[in-house]
Amino acid sequence: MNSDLYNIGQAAKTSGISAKMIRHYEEVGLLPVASRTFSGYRTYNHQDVHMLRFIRHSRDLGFSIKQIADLLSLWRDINRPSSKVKQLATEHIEMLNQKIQELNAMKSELTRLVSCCHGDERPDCPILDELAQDK
Amino acid sequence: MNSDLYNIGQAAKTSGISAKMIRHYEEVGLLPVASRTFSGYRTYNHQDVHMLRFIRHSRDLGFSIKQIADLLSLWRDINRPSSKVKQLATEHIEMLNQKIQELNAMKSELTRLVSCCHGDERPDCPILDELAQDK
DNA sequence: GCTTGACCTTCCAATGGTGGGAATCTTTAT
DNA sequence: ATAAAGATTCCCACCATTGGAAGGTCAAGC
Repeated sequence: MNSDLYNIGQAAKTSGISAKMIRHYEEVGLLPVASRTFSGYRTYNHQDVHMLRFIRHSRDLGFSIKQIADLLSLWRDINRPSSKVKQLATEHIEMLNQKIQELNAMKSELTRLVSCCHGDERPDCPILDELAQDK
Repeated sequence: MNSDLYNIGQAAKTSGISAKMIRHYEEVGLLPVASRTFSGYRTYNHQDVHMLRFIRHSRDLGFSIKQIADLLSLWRDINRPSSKVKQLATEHIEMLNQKIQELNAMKSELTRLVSCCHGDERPDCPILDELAQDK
C-alpha cells in the first residue's frame, strides 16, 4: 500500500549505498534511527532515500563522515549562511590538495628511481640502493 | 660494551620508525623476531637498524607492508633480477596515479561547486543543491 | 638500599570506511 | 507447503598507526 516505503535493500539500490553501510551509518549516528516494521525490518521513505543520496554524493567527493554530518545539518538548516558550506568545502579542497601533493611527491621520486633502473636480469638496482641508503 | 646493540627506543630514534610500529612489524612478520636480553628487552644491531631504515624509506614512498616485504626479500636476494624491483615500483606508480586521478577528480568537481557559491550570509547554496540532486 | 624517572614489556582498543560471513528470522513466489 | 530471497544481529577482517593501562627493568643520585 505505502508505495513510498522502502526496505533497506531497495533503499540501498536506489541510493547507491550498500545495506551494510546504511546500517553502519545509522549506528554511528550519521543517519537517524530508522523506523521498523512490526517484524523488525528497517523502513525508509522518499526523504530518507533523498538523504542517502546526499550522503553518497558527499562521499563521492571524499568528505569524511564527520564532514558529511556537518553538511547534512547545514542542509537541514534553512537559515544556514552559504559561507559555512563554502568554508567546509574549501577546507576539504585543501585536504585534497595536501594528499595530492604527497602522492605526487612519492610518484615523482619513484619515477626518478624507476628511470634509473635497467630492469633486466642483472641484480644491480638503484631503487634498492636508494631505499637502503642511510640518509 | 656492545656499542652496536640498540634497544627498541634507540632503534626507533635511529631508524625513524616508532617503537610501536617496530613491535607491530615484528608481529605481522615484516621483521624477523628480535633477539632479547635476559630481562626480555628486544635488541637490534646495525644490520637490523639498516633494515628498519630500508622499511622507512619504502614506507615514505607509499609502499604497502606486503610490497615492502617483497622489496626486502629482493634486497636480500643477491641474485634478484632488477626487472622484478622495477616492476614492483612501476605497479606502485600506477596505484599512485590512480589515486591521484581520483583525488583530482574530486578536487576539480568541488572547486567548480565552490566557485558557484556566493559564500555569504544567504542560505542559497549550489553546493548543497548539487549534493541533494537526484542524479 | 631506596627512590625516581625513563624506558621496556604485553594486552586491549580505537581510528575510517568497507566487506565477508554465520546463524536466524521474515517475506515472497511458486 | 516449501524454497529462495532478503532481512536481522553479531563478530571479524582489512590497512597502518596511535593511545593507554598495568607492570617489569635499568641507571642515576641520595
